[in-house]
Amino acid sequence: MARPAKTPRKTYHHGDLRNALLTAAREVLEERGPSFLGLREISRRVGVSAPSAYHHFPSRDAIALGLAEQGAAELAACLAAAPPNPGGSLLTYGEAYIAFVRANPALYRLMFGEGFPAVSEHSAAIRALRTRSYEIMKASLESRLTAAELPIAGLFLWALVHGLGLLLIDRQIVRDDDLNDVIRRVLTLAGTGLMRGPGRHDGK
Amino acid sequence: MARPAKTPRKTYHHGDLRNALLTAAREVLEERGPSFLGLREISRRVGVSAPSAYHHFPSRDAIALGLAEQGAAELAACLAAAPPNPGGSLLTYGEAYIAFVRANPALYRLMFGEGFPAVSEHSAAIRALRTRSYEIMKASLESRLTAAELPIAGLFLWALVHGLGLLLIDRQIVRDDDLNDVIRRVLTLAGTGLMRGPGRHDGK
DNA sequence: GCATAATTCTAACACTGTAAAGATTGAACG
DNA sequence: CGTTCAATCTTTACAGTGTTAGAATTATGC
Repeated sequence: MARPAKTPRKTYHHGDLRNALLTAAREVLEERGPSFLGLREISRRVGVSAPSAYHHFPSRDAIALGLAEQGAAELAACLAAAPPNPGGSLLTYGEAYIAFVRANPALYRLMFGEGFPAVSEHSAAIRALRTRSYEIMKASLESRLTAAELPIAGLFLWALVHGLGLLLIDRQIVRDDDLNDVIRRVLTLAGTGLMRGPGRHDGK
Repeated sequence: MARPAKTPRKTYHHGDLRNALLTAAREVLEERGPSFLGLREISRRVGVSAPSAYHHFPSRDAIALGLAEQGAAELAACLAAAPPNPGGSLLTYGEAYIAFVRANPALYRLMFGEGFPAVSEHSAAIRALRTRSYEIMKASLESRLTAAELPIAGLFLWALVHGLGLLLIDRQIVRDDDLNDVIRRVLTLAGTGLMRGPGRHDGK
């Protein structure tokens, strides 16, 4: 039985079907998980037949790709809006990054190609979007590192928050303490490495 | 033994269909990617009808879960077999971890639930398997950290190699340098953090 | 008002995972 | 040895998917 849309529309033409499909897709993604993100399920929510989506997206994976773009933009916006804290910018940006991952777990995994070949195929476009977060975090380190050290340090920070966020949403981190405390301590530990700079560790 | 996939088999009973399905599934996974990991494609390779798999696995996702278990065991074995290098154990284990990820990209993503609900559903079992790698890496830090610092430091290392490995197989790290050099420098940078210990006076 | 283009629809195709029930076999027991 | 039994593999079938083709409907420009 097809569950009708919330409000059956009056006009034959929907008017803004593309965005309606995207928001419905996002609802499905967060509520029921990525395996339920089907074209028929999405269009059923909008109150529209499945093939009608093909006038706005070339395939189902393209909808997922649209969601991924949306997520990448939001993540970059979250980081850009993080309160500038010159003393502990690493902690600030790291916490903001991980907060986004925890708030949008399914979307974040979608951004990195989970289950949707198109996301990793057209990666040329989406890689650039994902990189924006890296750029922002890297820029936050400019004040205390040399230009030569910056790329590796930024990559270090990105890999850390990427892995930590994914381990968190996979419930792979189980501790009695508050998880926020764990995050803060891991980021602080990383900070002690960045403070010294990425030079070789001499056997001093 | 695994009967050759292409040659039609002599006996009506296969003999070792369960393992044959697993190895065929692994081939499909690495050759064509996770989206091609279908029950019919797997059984076609083995030379068997699709429903015959249901005598050895309760569902298609169960096959994927079997692959994930296999991968987790192999990763732990890789780490356990890493050459013990007391001076730079962090670099040794980190490189071994990332080498496994790069050698089995699709399998590694499968281990962390990509596209297969069952992997994240029965996570109680698979979480323990994934944790074994963390335990091994954590143990490698015992010599230079206190017991209190160990969990956070191990988590820090795990998150770092997890994120770094995933960024690598997502081709998200593009640099002119040799990638192995990038990995080594990131891990060295992490090492300078661990040398100091998490937040307090110098360890050692 | 009318032609035309842009939407949405229904019908249908090839494919998937899975269930049910029949065919084939190896093994246990007389 | 033959018979029986349980295990295994098979065909058949069903509901569901993404997608295509073409017909129906509506909005738009003259």
